[in-house]
Amino acid sequence: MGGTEKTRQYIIEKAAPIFNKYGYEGTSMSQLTQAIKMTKGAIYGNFRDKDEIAMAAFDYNVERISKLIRHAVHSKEDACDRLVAFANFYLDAFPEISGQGGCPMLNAAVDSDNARPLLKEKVSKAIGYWMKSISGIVYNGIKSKQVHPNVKPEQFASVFVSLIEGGLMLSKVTGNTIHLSRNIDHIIHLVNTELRV
Amino acid sequence: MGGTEKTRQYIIEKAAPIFNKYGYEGTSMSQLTQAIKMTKGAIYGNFRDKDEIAMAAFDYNVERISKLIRHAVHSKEDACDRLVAFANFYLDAFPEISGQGGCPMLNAAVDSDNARPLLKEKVSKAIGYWMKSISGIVYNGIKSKQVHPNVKPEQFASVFVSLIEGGLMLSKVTGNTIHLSRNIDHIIHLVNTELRV
DNA sequence: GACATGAAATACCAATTGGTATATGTTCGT
DNA sequence: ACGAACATATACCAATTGGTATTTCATGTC
Repeated sequence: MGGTEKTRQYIIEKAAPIFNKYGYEGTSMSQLTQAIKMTKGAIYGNFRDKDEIAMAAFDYNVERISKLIRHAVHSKEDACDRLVAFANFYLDAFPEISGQGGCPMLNAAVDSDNARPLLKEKVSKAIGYWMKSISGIVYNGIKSKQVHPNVKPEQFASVFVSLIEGGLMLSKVTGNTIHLSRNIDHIIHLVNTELRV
Repeated sequence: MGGTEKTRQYIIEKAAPIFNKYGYEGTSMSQLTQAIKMTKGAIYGNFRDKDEIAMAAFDYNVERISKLIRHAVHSKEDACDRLVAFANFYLDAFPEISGQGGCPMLNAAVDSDNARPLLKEKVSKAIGYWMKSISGIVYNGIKSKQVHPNVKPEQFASVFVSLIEGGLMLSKVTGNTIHLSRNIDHIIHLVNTELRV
């Protein structure tokens, strides 16, 4: 595939925010044709079925946000600073994330459940990867004596991710950033009182 | 309405878990008729449209879980014990909640966003009520000298709710209760180290 | 026992769903 | 300049969508 790969990518870019906003069932093929400004022939020429577009859209959404996070995190050296930067990223990015329909991870997790096992598996993997990147920072922090050695990295990762996702959900549905803000304050509090040596 | 009210309630009971599992768009009227074992005439005789059933189903799901929580919480007297019982309830109830399609609050929050403003408003109110019941316990705890006076009830409520919802989501999508379990450990840790006098 | 009431069943609707078969361009290497 | 390969568009499909108009039927009342 030469020139096709470009169209395929173009279709994904246009479809991704729609799937994220309206969910799998809430997104129709004709809705996609309008956004893409191409016909169904173009879509079905590049994708087997609706599922394949939804999966590609999910990957795209996750990769997009991951790139931004990596950038924010890599600007710091110290492990604790990295975790704080990670958390603060979500506060800064909240307006954009919210405008794009919310966190793709959370959306897909809820949307895929009970009906889309393939997507669910994908979400599970993506979350596992995400949690590993958090616990990895903590592990490295312990190794380099920046984090207390008795901190449990996986435990921290669960709490960290939940506070972010929960805060995003609460702030999105109530239209008030205060919940996310409070959760990030708590994360910073945790980092400063229980992680940092 | 005499005999009708009973059918209306019956329809809601049958429809509620389906909406919770498959979401608004993922639930079709004919799917409902099969579960209810009645025809569309019966449904549309008791509800204006699909929206009205979805809203009633949401209320039913929330009320159902609220009743269980009230029971668990009221078995304790001390404010801190109540919060721990509140959190532990979700660990005990996880299999059932998971089997019913997940937490109705989280599901509806994600599902309603960007397309169902009326339901979104309902979810927002329900979450506000929930948060108030948490912060209310903390307030009472402060008043009765069971909780440190410098604890901020609303801050705690945000963290509490997020850890529960985030934990439920992570455990449901990965099929592993460890995440929820870790989060509840963290809540208990918080209660014992920062709240309890 | 005729009649009114109203809940539930039947039959139907236009519109839309995801998906496909085919036609039409367009871009290549030769 | 030709033809093959490919990308996109058109036209169409059966099935299903949410919703409605009408009919059936049980019930209680006089």
